[in-house]
Amino acid sequence: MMPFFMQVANSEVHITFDDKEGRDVYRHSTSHIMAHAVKELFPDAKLAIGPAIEDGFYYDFDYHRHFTPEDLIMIEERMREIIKADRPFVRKEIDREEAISYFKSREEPYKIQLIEEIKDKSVSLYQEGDFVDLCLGPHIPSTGKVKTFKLLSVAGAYWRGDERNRMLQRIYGTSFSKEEDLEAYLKKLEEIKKRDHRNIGRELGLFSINEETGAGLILWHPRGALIRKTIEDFWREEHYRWDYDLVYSPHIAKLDLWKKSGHIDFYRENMYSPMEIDNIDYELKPMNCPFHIMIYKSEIRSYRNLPIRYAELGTVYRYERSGVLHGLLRVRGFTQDDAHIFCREDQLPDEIQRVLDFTVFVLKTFGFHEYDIFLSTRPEEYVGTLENWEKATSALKMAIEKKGLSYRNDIGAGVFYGPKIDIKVKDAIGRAWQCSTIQVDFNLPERFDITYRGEDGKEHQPIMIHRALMGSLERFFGVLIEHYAGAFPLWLSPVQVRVLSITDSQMDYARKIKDELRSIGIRTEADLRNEKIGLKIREGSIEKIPYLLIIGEKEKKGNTVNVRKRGGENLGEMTLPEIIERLKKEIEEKL
RNA sequence: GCCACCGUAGCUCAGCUGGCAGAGCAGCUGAUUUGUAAUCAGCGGGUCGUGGGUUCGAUCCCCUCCGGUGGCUCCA
Repeated sequence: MMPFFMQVANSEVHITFDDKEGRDVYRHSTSHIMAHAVKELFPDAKLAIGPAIEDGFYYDFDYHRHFTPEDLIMIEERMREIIKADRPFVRKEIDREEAISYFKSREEPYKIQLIEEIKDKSVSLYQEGDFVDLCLGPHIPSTGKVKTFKLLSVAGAYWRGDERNRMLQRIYGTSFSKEEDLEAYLKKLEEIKKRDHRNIGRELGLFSINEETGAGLILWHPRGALIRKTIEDFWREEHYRWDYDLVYSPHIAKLDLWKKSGHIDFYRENMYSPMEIDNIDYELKPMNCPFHIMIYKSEIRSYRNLPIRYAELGTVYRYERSGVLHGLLRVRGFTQDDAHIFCREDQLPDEIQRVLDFTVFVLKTFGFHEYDIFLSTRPEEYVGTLENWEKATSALKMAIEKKGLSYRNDIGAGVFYGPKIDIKVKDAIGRAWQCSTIQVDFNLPERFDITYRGEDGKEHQPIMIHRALMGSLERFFGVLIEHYAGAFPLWLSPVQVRVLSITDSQMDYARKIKDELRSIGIRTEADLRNEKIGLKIREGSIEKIPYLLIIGEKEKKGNTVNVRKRGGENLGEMTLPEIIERLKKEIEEKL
């Protein structure tokens, strides 16, 4: 086929791979090269779109059969040829109609659809060799500039991201300006695999999901349960300290309650079918809020009582489509570390500030020091007055700014009932996970007609804040596992200390050490098996136990223990009081 | 839910075009009494995810369902 354009682009803007714009251009160009290769190998494949993404790029194709891993290898080979040819990327502005007829001749229906939605008179095309694509650009000067790339996977994706549309095939890949950067990236993917909470969870005996029990339902094994208990204890203590009242509520409630709350109208697709009890329909709860509201409504409230803060580790059940379930991170039954704050309008800014302070305190305790914060503003469909939205949004904004945190606006992403702050924590290898959320609610106080008696003797409506610090215990636990790669800090470790005997003759002494540590609440086990010390250390290390206390004849005689920390650091001989002091301090400081 | 791939022992995985199901680790038994990441030997263990179909014969081919993985959409 003849080249469509013959001219070289006018000017070049200097960009490098080091800044995001440069990287995106580079990878976007790589995606063009991939599409070119695909069209050469599979001329009937129809082009959709192919942008740069966070760590690479993709391109969507419509093709009558699916692409196989072998196809990807062939595509990579062809791409290398295109790169080697080092052909320039050429930009050309052409008339919209002309572009449509061009893509008609090329039989590219998706491109035509895209152009039809562009209102401008002309559109830009980019050409490289005989491959022409509708594209805003910019691009790298020529194909040869791509130094290294790799195609990673192929997956289904709906045209325009709408599930009513046809499903296309998306090929994912990435490219870098240096070979070693690609290798580092692939290494990071390996690291992510190694940290996968589903594997670590099984290896360390933390939790399981059983096909016979049901998808998305978590079984907490003893060690996982111990970690959960530690988290819960911490959570309850801190909530007490931060002036919350702890409450409990049932797992089911009458369907009518959910009608009144609006969940049946707005949340039905996430709720399970009702169950009938004495001719009345009941629903498994997807949220805790209506219960807390009923507690609020159980007596007359005065402005003097506010704010009222009800907190509950509330277990909820939500229907999630089968394809989205994922280990602990996306499940069908989970426990939210939920709270609802009822306050006066004038208290709103302070309350939000307090919640944010509390959130950051809790996240820091679990080793999360960096966050991506999003302020979600009013969506198109909403309840409440514009004035209230304005007040609530600025209260949220003020709280973040006062705390000196940076954030991004997520315009129109608020819930219909109010604006919110979402916090994503960054884990040890820089990945962001959505956990905390702080939401203002104008809807439920209205629907349930909750009030307080004001200073003026009149009835007023309180404002309600929903908040979760960890989000859900399941997801948070999953994130923690990946964050620590299973090597939990001492205070969270299910087994904090293991005493290892070298031979049978230290059995009694080893037992005594274990019992003494246990008696002061340090989670301790003893490995008294008739095995070599090397094996016991190996197993203790694999189980990621923070402290191994090794006991042989020398220690027994000297009334000491030999301390080996997780990771292999040898602290040598210590007396029992010495090691206890060290352990206590480390647990206390939650390091 | 949708697209693709996958499901063999507790775990990780072999099993060529259909012909009696394998390894390593783990487990159990015995020997060994051991000094900072694997002592040696022996033994047991699978309706090959489920149900159906094709076939003389199915772990292998076809269909259904269940479960998982990577994405899409959605989300704590």
